[in-house]
Amino acid sequence: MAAKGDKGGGDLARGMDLLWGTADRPSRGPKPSMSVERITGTAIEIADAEGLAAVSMQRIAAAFGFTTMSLYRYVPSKAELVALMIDTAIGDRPDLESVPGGWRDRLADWARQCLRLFVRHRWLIEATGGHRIMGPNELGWLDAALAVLADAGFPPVEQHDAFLLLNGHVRSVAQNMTGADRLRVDEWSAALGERLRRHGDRYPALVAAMRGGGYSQPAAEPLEFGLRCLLDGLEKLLAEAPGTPPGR
Amino acid sequence: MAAKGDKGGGDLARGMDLLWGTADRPSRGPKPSMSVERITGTAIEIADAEGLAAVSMQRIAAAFGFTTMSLYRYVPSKAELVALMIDTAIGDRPDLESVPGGWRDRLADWARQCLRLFVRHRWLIEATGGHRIMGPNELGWLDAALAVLADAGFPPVEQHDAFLLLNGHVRSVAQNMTGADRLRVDEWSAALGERLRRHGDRYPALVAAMRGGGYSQPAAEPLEFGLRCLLDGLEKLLAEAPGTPPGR
DNA sequence: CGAAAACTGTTTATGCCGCACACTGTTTTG
DNA sequence: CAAAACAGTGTGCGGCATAAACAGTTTTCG
Repeated sequence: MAAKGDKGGGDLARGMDLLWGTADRPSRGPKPSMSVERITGTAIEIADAEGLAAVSMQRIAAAFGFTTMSLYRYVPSKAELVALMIDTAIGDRPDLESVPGGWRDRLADWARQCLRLFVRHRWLIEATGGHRIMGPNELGWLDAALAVLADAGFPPVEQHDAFLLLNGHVRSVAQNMTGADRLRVDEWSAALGERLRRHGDRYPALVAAMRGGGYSQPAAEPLEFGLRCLLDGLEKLLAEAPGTPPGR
Repeated sequence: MAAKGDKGGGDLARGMDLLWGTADRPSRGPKPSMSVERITGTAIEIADAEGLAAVSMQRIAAAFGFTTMSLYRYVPSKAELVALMIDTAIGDRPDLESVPGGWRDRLADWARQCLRLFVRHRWLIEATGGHRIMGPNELGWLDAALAVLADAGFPPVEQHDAFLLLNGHVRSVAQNMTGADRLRVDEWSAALGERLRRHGDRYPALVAAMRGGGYSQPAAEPLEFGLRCLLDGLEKLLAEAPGTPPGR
């Protein structure tokens, strides 16, 4: 009943079963040559190497030596496959309990590990745009961060807001980093400089910042800078809160 | 020489000319029935109403009663058209000088206006993912924020970092907001609750936060919350800086 | 034991998409 | 008045996700 019982959900439920591993394997027909895991893994490899746009059903099937349509015996649609790719690439939740220091250090560690993920799988930012239904691993990362925030003494609503803030910052940094090497940095700043030379009077602050060296290096440590600001802000919020003592 | 002289840039240069209005209109042939502006405007209308995915060359041309290929007389590629859509939708830079208060209020105003933009044109977040070559209006918004930051006393490198931080937060909030109505909120939390009921033991902090009401409302004021944290952090940074006096 | 059911992988086809290319017809310039 | 430059069209290519019908294989049940 768990696997097939509630058919009302339709494709939503089927995809969920894949994500959560709730599937009873059939016993009737021939043995499958592939598997959801292997398909997902191959898709991730393609995306890592050539970007998300290179991941097509044909491309994946060709890597196995099968036809395009054979994949649909394992995965209901490409959207579901991408969801599987996401949750697989995200992997197990980070272990923050063993991080030395206070809640700031743990959150910083969460952010750094998250960023590493986005760098290893550059397509993740693109794939996780928008409000999706989260997979088990994604929920794990959320839970890990919420646990730290709760422990620090933030009330539930602020836990939510703070997570969104932290996650947003990491995503933002990742987006800039990964975008920066798809378009060469020097090419980018060359194009910018060219236009500024012609229209510099329209952008005085930008010109001044460039002259001051603000854009010579590709943003020193954007993650750490924002992290510091952000954690400082959260700490101040905590200090000004009425009467919630630090959790433990 | 300005318009066509440097042909080395290829498609990059041609698209730039469109963005910056550097184009000498031809005089030889028949009068064009459409214009880049009208095409861009129609494309934006479609995107506003039906999302970025609904914007296809066929769809746009059909809105004019012309064939698909006719559009390529005005725009070199769809990518360029999207770039035009972006810069047109962004529009003129915000006027922050008339905002009463200090640099915090001005930056907050920048963020709110930026968010309004992302809400009005939901496709903007999707379209502006990645590190692109910025158009004139986009540069204008950047310049406006940098001016405030410079005036507040931040050195160039930190202006850059702070802008990235602020922009990232707005984008993050926008992404969550706009994603939230494409997938109905109640449907989303229903799916989440269903899984938590089954696997709640794996996500103790999430369950606790939900019980505490952290997810009953769809994140009270995510922009303002993060804005406050972020500005507090920046202010602290400024206060701890060695010897830079506040600009004005 | 044999038929039916369940399952795997293939073939074929549909309707999108961006876009290259060759074509016709129009307007201006020399 | 011819040549050049341009506007819009029609055709076609390669790629995409995926629906539907199909053949072959393995298990289950009467």
